[in-house]
Amino acid sequence: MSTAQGARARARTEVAAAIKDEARRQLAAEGAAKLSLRAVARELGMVSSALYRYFPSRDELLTALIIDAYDSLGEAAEAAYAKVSGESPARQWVAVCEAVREWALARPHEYALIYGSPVPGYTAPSTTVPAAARVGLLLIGIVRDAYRDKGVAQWKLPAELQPEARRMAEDLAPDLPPEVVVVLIGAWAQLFGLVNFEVFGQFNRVVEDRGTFFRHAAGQLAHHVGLVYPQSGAKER
Amino acid sequence: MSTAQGARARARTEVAAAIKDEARRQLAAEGAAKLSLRAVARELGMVSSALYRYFPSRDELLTALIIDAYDSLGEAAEAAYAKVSGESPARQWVAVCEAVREWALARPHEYALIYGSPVPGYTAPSTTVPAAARVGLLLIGIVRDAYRDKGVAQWKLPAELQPEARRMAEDLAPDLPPEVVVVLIGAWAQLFGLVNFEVFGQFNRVVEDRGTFFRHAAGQLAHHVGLVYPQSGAKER
DNA sequence: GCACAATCAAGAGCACTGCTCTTGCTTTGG
DNA sequence: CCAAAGCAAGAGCAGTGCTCTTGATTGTGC
Repeated sequence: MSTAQGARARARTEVAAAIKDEARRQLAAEGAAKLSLRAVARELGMVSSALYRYFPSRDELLTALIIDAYDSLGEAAEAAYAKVSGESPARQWVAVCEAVREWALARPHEYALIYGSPVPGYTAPSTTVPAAARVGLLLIGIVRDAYRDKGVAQWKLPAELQPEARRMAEDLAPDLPPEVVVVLIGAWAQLFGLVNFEVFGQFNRVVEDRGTFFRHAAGQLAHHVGLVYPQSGAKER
Repeated sequence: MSTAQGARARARTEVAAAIKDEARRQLAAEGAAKLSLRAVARELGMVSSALYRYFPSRDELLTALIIDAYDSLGEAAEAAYAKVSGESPARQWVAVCEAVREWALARPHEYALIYGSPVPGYTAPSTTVPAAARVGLLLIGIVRDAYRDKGVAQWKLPAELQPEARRMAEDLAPDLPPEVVVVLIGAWAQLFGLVNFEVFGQFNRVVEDRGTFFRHAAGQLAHHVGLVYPQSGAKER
């Protein structure tokens, strides 16, 4: 049968998917630290040693979950972008930021897996790099379109930063001026600073209406990278 | 003897300190996840059960380390502030930011303990709150002084954010205008976004000269909260 | 000064973890 | 059709957090 081997392979990927699903369930329920291979196997009605045929170690399972999480976040961000692709760049930017925030708030433990502190002992394998870049590339794309369209506001860079800025621009977006790329990378990191503080509870007893606060902060970031933000307003005094 | 009970108490705090020191050593070496009570006890030449007389659980030990880490970071930030207290507010701001960054880079695992994802299963006990606030209060103080001195630039707030802004200002800094407090809190979170990305490796293969990049980004944050940053330059185009 | 009470270290033990190795059974491909 | 590969299961090892019990040491009120 031509499906013979296919059946094996299919069964294999199905079991692997079931393992990941159950692991994700436990991750959402108890956090990465309490994710137990034995508990996953138990819940799936198999013995723990059988599970090692699908994932060679606990860390490899976690790595698979990390990649999936990056992809899921990337998809959420891209879906949000698709919905507002006709609007102004600043609105696109804010929409993507809000999508990241909402994704993170809905799955704090999965978010912690990718943007919290790196888990157990491991160092992120290079497999995760492409998936991890998706949100960043999306933000770059928004600014690139705006820049191609009618340009963006730019900051002057101090001389000491210019070589590094040129390096970054060459690697990430050769069609954008270094001045823009620098603030873009900064805004990228700062966006996740905002999300981190909210997800990890640092805003408890500090910010109450976190939704509008975040929308405003994301708008400020858009303005900072040079996108014209409606009602952002100039500084006074 | 008057030192009799004192001797007991002193011995107790000494042993507790030794436990924390050894735990910190293992934390720095292997990370929070691999910190083991038994290994700490082993290294200290005692049996694991004896350790439970000093810390009722592993999580309590970690909590103690968290508080110490917050305090250590707070001290580092305040020391950096003290060294530049005569200079401009923007320079003070940047100095404190850089102190935070350097502290974090020197002790990534301790940093992860407080600003990474919350560890194992716990929720941060309220004991940590005062220690956690030190860096934030320091930053607020810098802006407050600048404001009292000659005022700071302010953003206009959208109407929807104004109630929340007033709330935050009332709680955190009644003597500052809500417009300033809002951007201040945002900048606070964004600062740790920058540090997080660097410490946790998100800048690998993206930013090379991270020191000057960070200094510039911190300067931009200072400018954003309204402090006049030397050579920050206005936007073009 | 002494007995009582509190404090402490130590050991044994429980339930759990990640992981390995060996034993058999089923499926697959030549 | 038969050897080879894939797979589940079980036993077992070393390690973990934590509890309970047993003795010894220490500090304090009578």
